[in-house]
Amino acid sequence: MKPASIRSIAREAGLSHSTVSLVLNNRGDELGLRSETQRQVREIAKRLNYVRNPLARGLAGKSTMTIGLLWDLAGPHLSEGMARNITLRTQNRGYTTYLFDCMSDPEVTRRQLMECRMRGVDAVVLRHSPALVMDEFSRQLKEFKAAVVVSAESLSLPVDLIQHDMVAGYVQAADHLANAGRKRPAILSPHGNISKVEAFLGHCRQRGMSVSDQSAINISGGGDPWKLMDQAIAMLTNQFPDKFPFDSLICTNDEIASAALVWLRDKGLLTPENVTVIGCNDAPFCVAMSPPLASIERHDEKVADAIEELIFSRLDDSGLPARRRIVPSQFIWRESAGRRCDHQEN
Amino acid sequence: MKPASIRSIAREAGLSHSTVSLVLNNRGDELGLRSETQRQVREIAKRLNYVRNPLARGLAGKSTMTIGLLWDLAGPHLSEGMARNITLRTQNRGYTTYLFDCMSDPEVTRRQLMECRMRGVDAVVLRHSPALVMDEFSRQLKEFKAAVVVSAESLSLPVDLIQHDMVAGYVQAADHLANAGRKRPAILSPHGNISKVEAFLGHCRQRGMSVSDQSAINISGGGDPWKLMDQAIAMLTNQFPDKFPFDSLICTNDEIASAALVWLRDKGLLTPENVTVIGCNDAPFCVAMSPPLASIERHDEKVADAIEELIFSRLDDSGLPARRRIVPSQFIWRESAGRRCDHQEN
DNA sequence: CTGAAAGCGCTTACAG
DNA sequence: CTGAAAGCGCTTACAG
Repeated sequence: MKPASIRSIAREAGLSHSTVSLVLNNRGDELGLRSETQRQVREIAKRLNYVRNPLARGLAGKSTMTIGLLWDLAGPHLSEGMARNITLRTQNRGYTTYLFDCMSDPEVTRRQLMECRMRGVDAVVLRHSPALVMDEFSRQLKEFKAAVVVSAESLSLPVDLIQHDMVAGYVQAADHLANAGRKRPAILSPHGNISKVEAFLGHCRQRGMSVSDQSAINISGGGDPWKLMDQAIAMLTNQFPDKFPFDSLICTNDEIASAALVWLRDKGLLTPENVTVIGCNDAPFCVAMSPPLASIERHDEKVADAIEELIFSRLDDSGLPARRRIVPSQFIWRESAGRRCDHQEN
Repeated sequence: MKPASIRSIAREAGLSHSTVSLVLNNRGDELGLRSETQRQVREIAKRLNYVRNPLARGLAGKSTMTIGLLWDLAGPHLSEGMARNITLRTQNRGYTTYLFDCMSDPEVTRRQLMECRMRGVDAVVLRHSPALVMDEFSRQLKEFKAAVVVSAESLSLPVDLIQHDMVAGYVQAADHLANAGRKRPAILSPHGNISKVEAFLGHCRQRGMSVSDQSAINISGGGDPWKLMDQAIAMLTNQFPDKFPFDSLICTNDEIASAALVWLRDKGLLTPENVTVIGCNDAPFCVAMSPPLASIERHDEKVADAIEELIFSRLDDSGLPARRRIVPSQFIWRESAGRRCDHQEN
């Protein structure tokens, strides 16, 4: 059976379909339509289970009530929860979400933004990654009523921006290690995490620790945690066949850190006594490692909150200036990080 | 700037817009349009970066090139990877994905299916959960050109169905435990996993193990792994203040299992010597636990493959009968499960 | 071989 | 206060 249309309501009510449309868009009072007429229209609409056709509405130039989410779903930033966090928030407001895996590919991203445009999407959320030259995209983004870019770095763009500052937690971790008297830090990360690596090692150096070229241990491979763990082990084994010259190791995700924990143990090194280990993302399993794995909490829900706020405030008021929100990550101490210093709190 | 339309192409080519539409829908040859005309239309379309408006196309009754994905994104079935697995597969075929969090709520699900209908979605994928009475939905599902239901149980429905058989792995696990000489199994799970609990304990009993009412340990709480871990610990502590009367414990996810591992250790019990532990979902961190955590692999990519196959084959040929695919889970042996028996292979 | 016309369901000036 | 008309971009009989 065909869904009810504005015409079927009009027929039932003995009105023209334009009157029905006006009422259903809450413009009845503004145009001074009799309140009895309005009540009746709404009642019939409800009785007929009327839902307006978003395709037709969009074609007529009005909102399609949709949000486009462009994210590198396999990315190193554990996008997992994000799709849910955002979908839930937007669907609570009556919007529907398009999910795109932009794969950090500029060409794919461009095409998907065009797709969003053609589909009359009200707002887009775009996860930035270094591969995307944003200047080029900001023009495209401005075609939407609202657009939010989520980035790890501090970009300067004429659109609403959320800086998901992962570096913050690494700096806190470096501070902790300095306070705990560690001297020789290393960081184990997949290629392409330059900003974290530099921030961490830079801060370690600043705090008087001994940092060398060797301190940055790179592993290759994409977002697949299984592969990353294998390659982390392989890299460590290959690079440090005899002595492991560091007293602290931080890893850019918890899986890699857990693999490192095993590797160190097999090598006869104690954590945290000989080498402290810190992960990143604060996955639930951290507390169950032996020893419990210190980590860096991303605060993804805060990012989702900020996305929601930025998008819907702008859909409400298109005159707002470009805004910026910062969501810092946070070091979470656990035993694997070594002695806890008194002035630390989480 | 406005995107190119079929009219702008027609103007450029000196044709009527209907001719352009025909060519662009590859009906040129069928209608015997001059090939030179066709070539020219396509060339202009490309030059103008023409992308057809899916809203208009949908309104005119043709495919909108969209797929609706309804899933309980917080659900106990670790939906995380699924959204990506499916999005990637559909977008490779030129389709765009709507993501809905149906929250296992019948009312929400019903509304979202209606939403899909209004949006002219070509196909829907619906994750079944016990709260959804499917008979009621199968009518709604038949309104779509293609619909796939993914369920843990074996449903009988007149639509394409994927049975993601999680029980299979539990049965294999029970077999393993029997072969390893274990006598007193327990299963730790959130409420609502009755089918797994019954299948596991039933099979244990069949294999001669000693199963009592106590063997099923229930914990409350939703899909949040943090809370589940806390509650698992609380429940174990509360229920077994003195002696833990089992020699094997299987858990319905790896996080719970990792918490149990810690609880047992704190209690002075050795894994696997005193109590074997088995998780579920085969998360990457399993290999890094001490001892390495046996688990049950879900084979989510196989589910995604089956979804892709079922949907697109039906969009190609609507005459196909209702089909059924089974994707069984699989027990993955690791040390926490105790002695490995010779005839086992993974 | 090609174009004029109607229609998909909705919105919004505009005319009464 | 309310209706007839045009338009959003596309598709498809139908008439030449």
